[in-house]
Amino acid sequence: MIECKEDAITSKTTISRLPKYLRYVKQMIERGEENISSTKMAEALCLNAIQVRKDLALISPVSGRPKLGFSAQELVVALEEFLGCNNVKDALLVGVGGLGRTLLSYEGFKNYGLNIVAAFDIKSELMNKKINDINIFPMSKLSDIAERLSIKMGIITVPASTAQAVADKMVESGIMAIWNFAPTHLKLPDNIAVKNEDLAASLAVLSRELKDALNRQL
Amino acid sequence: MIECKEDAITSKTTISRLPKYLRYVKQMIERGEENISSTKMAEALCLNAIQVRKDLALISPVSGRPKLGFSAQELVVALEEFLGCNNVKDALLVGVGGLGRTLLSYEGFKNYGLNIVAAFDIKSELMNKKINDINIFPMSKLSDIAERLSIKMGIITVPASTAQAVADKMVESGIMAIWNFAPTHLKLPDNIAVKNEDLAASLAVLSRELKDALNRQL
DNA sequence: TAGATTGTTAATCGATTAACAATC
DNA sequence: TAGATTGTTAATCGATTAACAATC
Repeated sequence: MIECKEDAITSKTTISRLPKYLRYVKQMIERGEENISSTKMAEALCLNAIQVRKDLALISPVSGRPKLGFSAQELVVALEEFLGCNNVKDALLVGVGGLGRTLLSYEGFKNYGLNIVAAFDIKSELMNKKINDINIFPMSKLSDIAERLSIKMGIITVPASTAQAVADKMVESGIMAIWNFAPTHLKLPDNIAVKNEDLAASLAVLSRELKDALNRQL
Repeated sequence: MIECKEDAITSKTTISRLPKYLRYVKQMIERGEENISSTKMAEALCLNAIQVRKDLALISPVSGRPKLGFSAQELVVALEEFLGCNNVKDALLVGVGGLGRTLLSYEGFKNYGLNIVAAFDIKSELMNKKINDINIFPMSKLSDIAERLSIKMGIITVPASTAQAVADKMVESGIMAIWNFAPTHLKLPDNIAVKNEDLAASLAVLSRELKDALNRQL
């Protein structure tokens, strides 16, 4: 077990870059590289090299070696440790529509320690079915299952109109972190962690950049 | 046509908040409200009221009235105008898997002016099929269709391994903005706008907050 | 009038970037 | 040695927040 500055507060911006580093380092390992230069990694990911080194220094006690860079293997271990990739986090998902199914079927989350153990919906025709080996239950079972399995993370993929009610039910059932894909702001107690996946926000930024790019062409 | 400071550079952080404002204002209109106070909107969205007023000042020439707030109707018009909601942007999508289907079926993008006009995939069994009335074509038709319809935006929902090749093909075909859902960094010319939807990054941030929240409980 | 609200100017805060010495 | 690279300290930059006057 590597001891790193895990308890220090690391900014969200730093944390959100870590999966990119992890992907890059794994790719380089596949190509047979044994060392990773922060300079090259930064260039490949369109980031600043100093920023990369600062991020790595924050999450890992391993230092890079001048001229060589960082040990790829040590970096993978440090990144996975910090991101909790090997520390399985059970989650439940509510809303088995198109997006819910996609997330249930997506295998990539396993790499980051996320394990969806149960799904919930109101549609009776979905009951007793499975998606990607995950059972679908009626909403009435949510509290029971969440409490029994001590599930701390909930994923919301219901329409905006019911998202708040679902979130409230999750919190009542002991959920402490909510990943919200519904296009609505959730009002929750301060001690609950919430991450909103706001596609409209992304689209707004991209549309504006497109507009700027087209204007520059003129 | 309202003349606002559209040509001024507005920061990404500001732009990404605008859809939240728009949703809130629309909600209030549904409830019969005619005026929107920045103070109340900020509180409802867990934002700072000064920030809200600054954002609104940037995108709209309409000023709020002391004691009353902003005209809800005028705000909707200004937000939709700035976000280009009524200015239809045609897009194509590549990768008709689970996520691709979900996006093709999602009606919410219409509110923001996004119109997916064609989908592409390599699987021959998908050809000549439609999803949500959108035709699926083979990859070989991409350039032709993109150029003929002057499509400027592309959505990538293929696996990481093929995303770069798809992106390159899009750029060759005149696409200027790419919304990338594949978990990989794309290397593209500077003049191309790219927005990466990085779920691993979101999950990393949420997992860390959950960890902190659980530690605080001890 | 009193009180809620706006909008501007200044201060703070945090993240990014630059400069540069240290190292292999 | 020369050159690439790291890591630290300082400077810059941009976004957020505070203070407060203006307004209805």
